[in-house]
Amino acid sequence: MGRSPCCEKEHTNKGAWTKEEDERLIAHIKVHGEGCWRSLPKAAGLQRCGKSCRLRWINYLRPDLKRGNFSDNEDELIIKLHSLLGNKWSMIAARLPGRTDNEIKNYWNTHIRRKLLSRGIDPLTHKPINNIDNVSNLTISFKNMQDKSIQEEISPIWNQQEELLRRQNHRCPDLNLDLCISPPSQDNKYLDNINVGKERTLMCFSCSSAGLQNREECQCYEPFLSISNNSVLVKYM
DNA sequence: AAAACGTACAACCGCGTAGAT
DNA sequence: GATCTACGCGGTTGTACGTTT
Repeated sequence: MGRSPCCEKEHTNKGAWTKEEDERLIAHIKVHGEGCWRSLPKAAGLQRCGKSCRLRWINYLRPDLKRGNFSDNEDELIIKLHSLLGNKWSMIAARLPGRTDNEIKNYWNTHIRRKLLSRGIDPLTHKPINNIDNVSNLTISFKNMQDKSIQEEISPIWNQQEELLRRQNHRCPDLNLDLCISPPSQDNKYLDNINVGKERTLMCFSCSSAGLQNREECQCYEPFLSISNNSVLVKYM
């Protein structure tokens, strides 16, 4: 049995919203609040799909939207968050007050992608285009951790790795998940410190999920994850 | 002036998922 | 556990507007 349509398409308007439709939607949400998008159009006297109402409100009509050009700080923050989260636009938007996922997605595709390309950086991998074979690193330090929201992103990955390690009869350390992100480290001493004695595993996200036990089995180009006592090192191979 | 082309962004579509039944 | 429903997300499309030829 197929999925039923979210609305009666033959009775709904499509395309650009009129001023009157905007006003009706705003007035209805002011009185009744957000939510129950399916029943909202009828209640508000709109011939629109509930999804369309939701999108219009979230992306355009919400009073807390910032609008206007992105600042340089916002640009850099988006780039950093994208390097960490990928195309998780809603997660990125959650860290930019007044900006929507749709707005950031559009801005990425029209501005930032080109900006990175002009810097010689691959917008997908965040690696130098002419240096694709080099290993680059992103170190996620467990020290001086502050950003709880980043912690929420990292902890599932961490938990996944921990579960795998448990299955491999590794001892589970006491986790301090008060995470923060540090810039890519070029400090060889630091890397040596991980590589000598403290490094516990090295595998890519996808292949470790699939149950592969060592990186030699991994033929893909996913980032590798290395867990030490006080940090996680992500290596882009 | 106007046609062709490029850009920006609002809006749509389909899918995944969580919660309800 | 199976099915249904609504919501939210990310990819894609449509189109208005600006620029170039």
